[in-house]
Order: sequence, then structure tokens, then C-alpha cells
Amino acid sequence: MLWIYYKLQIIKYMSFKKVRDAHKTENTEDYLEIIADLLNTKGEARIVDIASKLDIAQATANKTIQRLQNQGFVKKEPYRSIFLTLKGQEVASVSKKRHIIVLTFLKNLGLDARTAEADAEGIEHHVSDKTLKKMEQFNKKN
Amino acid sequence: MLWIYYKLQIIKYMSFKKVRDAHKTENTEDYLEIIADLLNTKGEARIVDIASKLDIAQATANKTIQRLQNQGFVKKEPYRSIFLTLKGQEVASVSKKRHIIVLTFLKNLGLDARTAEADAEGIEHHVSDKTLKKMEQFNKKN
DNA sequence: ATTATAATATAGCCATAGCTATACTTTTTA
DNA sequence: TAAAAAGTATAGCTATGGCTATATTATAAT
Repeated sequence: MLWIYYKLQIIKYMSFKKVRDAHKTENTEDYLEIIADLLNTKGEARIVDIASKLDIAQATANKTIQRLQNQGFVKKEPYRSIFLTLKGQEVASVSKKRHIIVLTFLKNLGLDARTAEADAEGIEHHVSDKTLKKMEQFNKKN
Repeated sequence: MLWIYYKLQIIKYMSFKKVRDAHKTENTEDYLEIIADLLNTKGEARIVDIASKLDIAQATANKTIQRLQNQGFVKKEPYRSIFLTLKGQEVASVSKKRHIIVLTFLKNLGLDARTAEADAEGIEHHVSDKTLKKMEQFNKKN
């Protein structure tokens, strides 16, 4: 049964790359989700609000928005509010769905809203489609 | 009930900082866990092995090991193998325990070993103590 | 013992995501 | 409408974690 151990080890260490890849998209997803939220609730998304929600400096938010624009997720004119491109909308939509599934799952597991929300935020970017499905199944049962 | 929505929003957005903090320690935890593993199985931990397991260049591993040494997690002499300080051992130990709990949890949820391992790797760094306890409870039931 | 190979270290590059400080617009208010 | 406040942009800094290329050292093989 030693080979099983080694196989597991190999699988284990192959996953580090996946995690690194997830990290690259994580920030992007957070921004796009927040922008979509702001557009829905306030009607417009501005740098200040994003910075405030992420609890970062406005300069940092500004810089990231510029990157998102270069990468085609977002459109904006100087000193104006931010819009999502189609590409950006798609990412935001998928992210939001995933977020809700993970959040509901954690609540169903017995966690309070605060903890569920905090952990969901970190976990959602690292959950595969397979795991997401299992969480959905669990949610239906509960 | 609108205030509940707003409260949830506030909680939600306060958690971004926690996630960022987790990211800072994430890489450290992965390294220390791997080093502990290598010490247990091979008897020594070398840069090559770490780089290979993480699937990164040796130069990258080397640089990070230097940071870990500066931060007091690790000790090593030039061209020699790596040892964990007490501080490093503690982090590795906690990380490993957490990893096993999350991994077991995902398997109990019905996931195959490969997926469980891959997702556990990403998730483990973002799971609070409360959630970890719920996962342990779930594991005991199954 | 010398040479070849493997491992480690270093230099220098890139991108990201933070920050503060400062400049510049836009909006609000008096 | 002019001044104050708010919002945005930019410059320049830090740290991290990737990379390649190139030393340098240690180990293995001949």
C-alpha cells in the first residue's frame, strides 16, 4: 500500500501550482464582484467605494482598476465611474454564484453568519467545481 | 430586515483584510509543512526537494528559504540542508493538523482523493478555528 | 585526484499589491 | 460664482514571489 501513499504525495504537491493560479485571479474576482454589487445597489461603482469595501488605500484601488481595464474586465473614463465589460460581467456572475454556495454551505454546517462570511471570502476562490457540487448537494439536504 | 442585509455587507467586506493576512502566511506555512515532511521521510530537507514539490525554480525556493531564516522559522548553513526552529516547528505542526482535518472533511463530503487533496491545499489557509471545529464534528459523524 | 554532475547561491529581471504624499479634477457648499 | 471638500490620478517607495542566467560549492564518478 506504499504506492498509494506516494501517489497521494504526488497529487498533493501537484496542487500547489493550482493554488498559485487561483491567487492570481482571486483579487480580480473580488474587485469584479464588488463592482457588480455597487452597480446593483448604488447604480454606479467608484474608486472610493471599492477602496472602502476592501479596506485599502484609494491609490491601490486605482492602480488595480487600471490593470483590470488593461485586461479587459472593466471600462472607465478618467475621474468617472467604472463599468464592467461582458468579460467582467461573466467573471462577476460566476464568482457571486460560487460565493453564495460556499456561504450557504458554511451556514448549513452550523456556523454563524459572521464566521461563514469571513471564511467564505477566503475559501470561495479555492473550491473546484466538483467540491462546489458536493456543497450544493449538502445545501439541498439541509 | 434591511439592517440585517447591511450588517452582513459590513461583515462581508471586513473579511477581505483577513484573507489578505492569510495570504501572507500561506506560503510560509506551505514551506514549513513541506520541510517537516521531508525531515520525517528523508531525514533532511534540501532546496531541490522543496522546489520540486512546489514545482518552482530552485532560485525561488532559495530566496524564500532566506526570508524564512530571516524571520526565524528556519536555520541553515550555506550549501547545507534546512532545519526548523522551534517557531517553525510549531507553525508546521498546526498547519499539518489543519490540513488533515480539511482533507478528511472533503473526503467525507464525498470527494475523490485527488480533488480533496487539491482543494484542501487551497482551503486550509482560509479556515477559521470555528469552521475547523465544525469540520471535525462532521468528520466524527462520518 | 581530477573531472563531471548536482546542488546552491546570487544577480537581475518582471508583475502584483500594498503604502504615503502630492497633484489635479469634479462636485458641493457657502 | 468662488472656495472648500471630495474624489481621482500619479509618482515613488516596499515586500513578495515568480523567472532565467550565471557563478560557486559539494558530491559522485572515473
